[in-house]
Amino acid sequence: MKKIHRVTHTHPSTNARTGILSLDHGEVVTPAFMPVGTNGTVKGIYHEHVREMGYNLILANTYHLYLRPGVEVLKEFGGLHRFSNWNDNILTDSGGFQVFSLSGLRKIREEGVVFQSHIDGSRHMLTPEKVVDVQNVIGSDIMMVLDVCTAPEIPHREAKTAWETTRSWAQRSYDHWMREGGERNLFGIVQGNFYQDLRKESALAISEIGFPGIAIGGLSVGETAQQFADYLAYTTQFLPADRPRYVMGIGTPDYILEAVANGIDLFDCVLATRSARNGSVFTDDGMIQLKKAKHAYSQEPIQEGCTCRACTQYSRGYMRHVFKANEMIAGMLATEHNLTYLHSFMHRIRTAITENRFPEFKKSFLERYYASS
RNA sequence: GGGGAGGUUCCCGAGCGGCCAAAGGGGGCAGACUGUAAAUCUGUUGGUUACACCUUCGAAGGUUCGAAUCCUUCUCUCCCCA
Repeated sequence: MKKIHRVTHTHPSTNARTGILSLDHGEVVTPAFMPVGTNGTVKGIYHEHVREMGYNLILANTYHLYLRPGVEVLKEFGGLHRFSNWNDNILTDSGGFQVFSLSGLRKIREEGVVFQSHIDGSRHMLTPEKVVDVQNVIGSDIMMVLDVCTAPEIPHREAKTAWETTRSWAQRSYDHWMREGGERNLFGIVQGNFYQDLRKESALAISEIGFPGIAIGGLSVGETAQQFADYLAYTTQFLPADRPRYVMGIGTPDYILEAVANGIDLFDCVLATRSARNGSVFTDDGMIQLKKAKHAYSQEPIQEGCTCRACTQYSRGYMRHVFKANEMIAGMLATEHNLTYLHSFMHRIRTAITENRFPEFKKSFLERYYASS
């Protein structure tokens, strides 16, 4: 089994840890947040700015890229790195989440999932093998297996069936990946909904297959924060410590802290970029909505000390103005802010872990973060 | 001075006898967004002792069972010609 993650420090009384993830396009310090660029571009910001902030691992999406521009175009360009001129690492999600979020347009079978394209309605079949093939064409530094993500509060029977499909697909993905040469990395995904027996079984089974990294899926799909924390902690205890752990789909500071406390190394989330476009930005005092009238006369930056353009060059008042005026720059500046904020937040976390004061950092950060809400 | 158009709830603007506390925008307020069908979506926006009542459509009178809607006078705004 490939060993791609080296733990450099573990906090003595929690599971929080720092490490280095070695990938084909460079080393990634962990714990790390990954910006989401579904279509091969992080919405509202230049690749070079994402890179300048310090990010060297972003997400793209197999389902979306498969539908558009399509495998042939990607092949012609020699993969997504060259096509999009992003020369650092790329992790691609498999489309498993789209099985969940576009549930009206799909049918899951043992062999794979039949989708109806959200773009033109055309029908497509995605199988675990095909998804690996597409990701090989994309050239993903980390590929994800096709999985079945489920909503909270479904019956145990349904959750079990979904997990069993996920399990079978995971094995098929792994076998196919190896058969194709086992290039770069393929991560397995733990499912099991919100049932302990299924979560445990899933964590153990996925760990056993031999993936170079393990993801926890099926969280942050509408459950409560408590459920999230409970199931995250419960699941993680069954995962091997020597491999990178990735919690899919989280991205608020409080959720990130919870994940890090449980020894998670990677996470991604659309919230930072989507909310930014909708006018919400991260601060140490919680998220604020820039469009509100109360910011009209504020000459303060969004976040004191932040190094992004919005914070070093403009005020909250101006940011509110450009949002109200519907200027494109508004979403772009806010996107840059949120990504800058999270990058520096991750740096603060890593430092706190290294200096053995992670729990104190977490506590004091959250006190302030929740104080205003 | 002559002719014309008009004053509607925070703003713009529909309504032109009952189904109007009054369409639709904007603005305000509140909320949502977490492996992106999202630079998006939802709710709310006269007052109360609220499934009912009260006050409101420039002002005052009037017609009518009933008026933002019809009539009279007043007032203000805008446009055209002198």
